[in-house]
Amino acid sequence: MNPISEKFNAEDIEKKWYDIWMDNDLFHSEPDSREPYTIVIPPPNVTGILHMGHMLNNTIQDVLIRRARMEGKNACWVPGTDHASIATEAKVVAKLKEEGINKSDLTREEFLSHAWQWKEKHGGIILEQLKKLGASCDWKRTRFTMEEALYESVIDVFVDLYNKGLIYRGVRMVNWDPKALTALSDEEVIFKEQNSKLYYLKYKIENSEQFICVATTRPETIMGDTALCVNPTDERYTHLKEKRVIVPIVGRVIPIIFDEYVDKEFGTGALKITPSHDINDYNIGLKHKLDSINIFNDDGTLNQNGLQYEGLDRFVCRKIIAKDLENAGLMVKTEDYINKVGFSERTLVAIEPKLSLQWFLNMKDISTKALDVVEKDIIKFHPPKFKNTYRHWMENIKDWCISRQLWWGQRIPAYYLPNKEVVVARNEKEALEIANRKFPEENYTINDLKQDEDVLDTWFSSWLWPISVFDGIRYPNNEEINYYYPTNDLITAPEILFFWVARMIIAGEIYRNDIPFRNVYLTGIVRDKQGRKMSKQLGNSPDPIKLIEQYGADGVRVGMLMSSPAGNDLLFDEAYCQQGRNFSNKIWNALRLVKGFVVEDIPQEKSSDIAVKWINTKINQAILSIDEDFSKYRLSESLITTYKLIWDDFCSWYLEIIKPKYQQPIGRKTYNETLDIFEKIIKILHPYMPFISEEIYHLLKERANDDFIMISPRVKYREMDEKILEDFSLMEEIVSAIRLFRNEKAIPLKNKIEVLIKNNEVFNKDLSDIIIKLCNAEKISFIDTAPSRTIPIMVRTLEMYIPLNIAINKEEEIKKLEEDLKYYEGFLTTITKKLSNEKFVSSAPKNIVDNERKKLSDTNEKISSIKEQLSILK
RNA sequence: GGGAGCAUAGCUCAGCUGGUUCAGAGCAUCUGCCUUACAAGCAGAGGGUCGGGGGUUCGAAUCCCUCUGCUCCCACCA
Repeated sequence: MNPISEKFNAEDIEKKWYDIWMDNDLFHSEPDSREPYTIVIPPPNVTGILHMGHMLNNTIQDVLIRRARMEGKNACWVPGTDHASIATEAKVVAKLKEEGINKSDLTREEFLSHAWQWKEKHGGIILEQLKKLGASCDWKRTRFTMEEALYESVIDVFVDLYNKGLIYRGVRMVNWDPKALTALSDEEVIFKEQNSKLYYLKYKIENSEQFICVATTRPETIMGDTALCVNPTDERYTHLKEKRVIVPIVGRVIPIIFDEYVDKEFGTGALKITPSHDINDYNIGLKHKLDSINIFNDDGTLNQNGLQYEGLDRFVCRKIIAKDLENAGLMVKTEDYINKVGFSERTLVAIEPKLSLQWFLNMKDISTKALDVVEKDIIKFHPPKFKNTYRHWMENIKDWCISRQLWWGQRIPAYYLPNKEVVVARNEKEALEIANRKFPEENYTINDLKQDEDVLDTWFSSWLWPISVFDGIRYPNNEEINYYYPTNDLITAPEILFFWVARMIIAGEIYRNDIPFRNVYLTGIVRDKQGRKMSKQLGNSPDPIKLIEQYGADGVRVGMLMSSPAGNDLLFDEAYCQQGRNFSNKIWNALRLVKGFVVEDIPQEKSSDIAVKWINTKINQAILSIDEDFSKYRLSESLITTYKLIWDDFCSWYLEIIKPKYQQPIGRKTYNETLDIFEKIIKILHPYMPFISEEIYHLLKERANDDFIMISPRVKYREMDEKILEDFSLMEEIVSAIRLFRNEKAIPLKNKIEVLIKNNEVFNKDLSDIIIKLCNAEKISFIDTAPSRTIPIMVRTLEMYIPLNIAINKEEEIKKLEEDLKYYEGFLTTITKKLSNEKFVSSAPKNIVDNERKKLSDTNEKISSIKEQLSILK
């Protein structure tokens, strides 16, 4: 009776072991004397649900952390979530809307209480999903970027940077949604191609009867014009230096300025400048010190600067003003024109660029070292190509706009006094103290302070994550931060290299004077089979939880890893998961075979003995290759090595050799060795497939319930001496001989045949079992001289012969040999040619030439052997 | 417009500073097998002028130039 169940039930086993691991506190880490190995999770959006990108990313992190744990390091994977102000606020607003509540009807406090309720309800989902994947995060350390301690850290940092003079207020063009009456981030703006018109307007030159013609898509903004701009190299306009023009309809006189920005080819080569309503115009305005006239109200209607058009909607105004210009004879023509216009993702109205006061962080002064550590490979990028991207960005770094016109987030700790002065402090109390110190005569009270309405960009809390999860901002010298920081590996997507990775490096320099992590592993984007990015809109993303139910967590993990070399996009196909599941099944069946053996105290067969030595060497070699792969973060390749070790070497060769004949017992020594070998390979497997490996670990040797593979020491590579290698190559010879034997198509495998082996000191009767089993031979006869009328199989020292009388297809055999002969003769000419080339012999290194000479003699030998075989056959 | 990268078997990719571990792996395909762990399996096979062209070299998938096709990031289109 086989004690192992016929089917591998992934779901039950996964749940069982995850619970037991948790109950035994195996994921938890505390500082101790061991070397730490730390990963901080890229915190997913608190209201998000698991998608394929998370699956890939977290599988990789779990593999790394589990491997480190087995290496005996103090492995700590800190999980947590990000408050994601824009995304979460949008979700809360939408949910309130469903209930008939408008955000604008609520106070800030009321809204935040709704947001927190939402967070409590949906916040944990994604972390629960990670558990299903097998993620061995230290859940006791779960952090949230809006929790009190992290909130305070953010505020501390803001105050600190402000006091250092790095944070300032400045004017910036924001994406204004005239319907929602809020600013939007760039991510919330959808650019769409729009059929619009290009209007050619005539501006009269002051004190002249001449006009200059300007092309614009927005004639309604002429009320905001403060200059007309042409390219200084544009010969059509050089005579207009120092001249001024009259804005049509408005009648205001504005200067003509010259700037390289203007494209001579576009329109008429003349551009009207409206600094209040276009970012480029704004920049030109700054450069040339132009006035700025705002002509819009917040809702997109024209204000008093819109003159007679005041109160009209911007698009209504455009039509009317176009007509008026035409009537006044100031419109030369209109052309159809396709341009890109930004729309609000939420309200679908066209975005209005609007100037507003925002908070900025000066990045130039604090980023030099952050570039340096990457350039010098103190922080390594995998794959390294992202260094270029990083360098380019760092060298052109711009100040960071850190304020957002939202409520869900860390509120900017800036307080405005009645006299318009601003005070930045950690809280109202401190702000008041500062205010009264600065203006002692005023005697301000709390009520005189008006806190800034805006919150900070979500990245302004994320950039502190590797420090703040260990409370290293508030307590820079605490035991935890000193122990766990810098972390080891960061696994994230290249899209957020600048938003997040670069800024963490900068924050690390400022607040720890150290790098935040040593390696950055950049994963690819998970795409569907057609290469499209997976997205909710397309509905092309499979539900990861359903995949886990279908293929098992181990299967899905294998599926993700198999096809995701670092930095390459992964075209996701469920077939990968299926491959993973099949692999689970294969391993499970290997266990069933082994546990089904009848064990008796009989002497070990020589064939088993050599197989044990062989597989141990194979394992050792695999470890070497896997270690190498890990050092280069080539997880995918390391898994394939493991896969081949288990499926091919262990199952197809080793188990087939040691497997006793039907209903025969196995020797105790071989059995025990097999258990040890099995245990070794599942230890290698554990980081990739934690559940099945833990289950087998316990079933193999009836391990106690407090003995776990996940905290067992990893199998290490051992140097191999000559004796080991000798045994190994002997077995390798047998393997090649068997392969060659099986290649002989003429012999149907079903027919039992006799195999002849030439006796020598190595190949004796002890090894005949292997050949009998794996060649499905009837019997083996040892002979002293090579017989005629046989098909020889020669592998170095092993000479094996298949009697010709059972070779059914003689013609095919001859044909094959003749093809071989042709190939080798061709090969021979190539080598001969090469060796007779004097330049080759004189300039190529000696070992290469020697090798060619060796090839020459080997090939000659091969050819004569084939010829001999042919003559026998014929 | 600025920057980065890719092109090798039907698919996804390895192939380091040029030379037998140089044309490889996994999957897929095809051919035999229900062989007593596993048909989610076993055994075997086929398949590529390494995107096109040119150059350097005794020798190029590998280095250089060029063309073509694709991808990503940033900025922007009056």
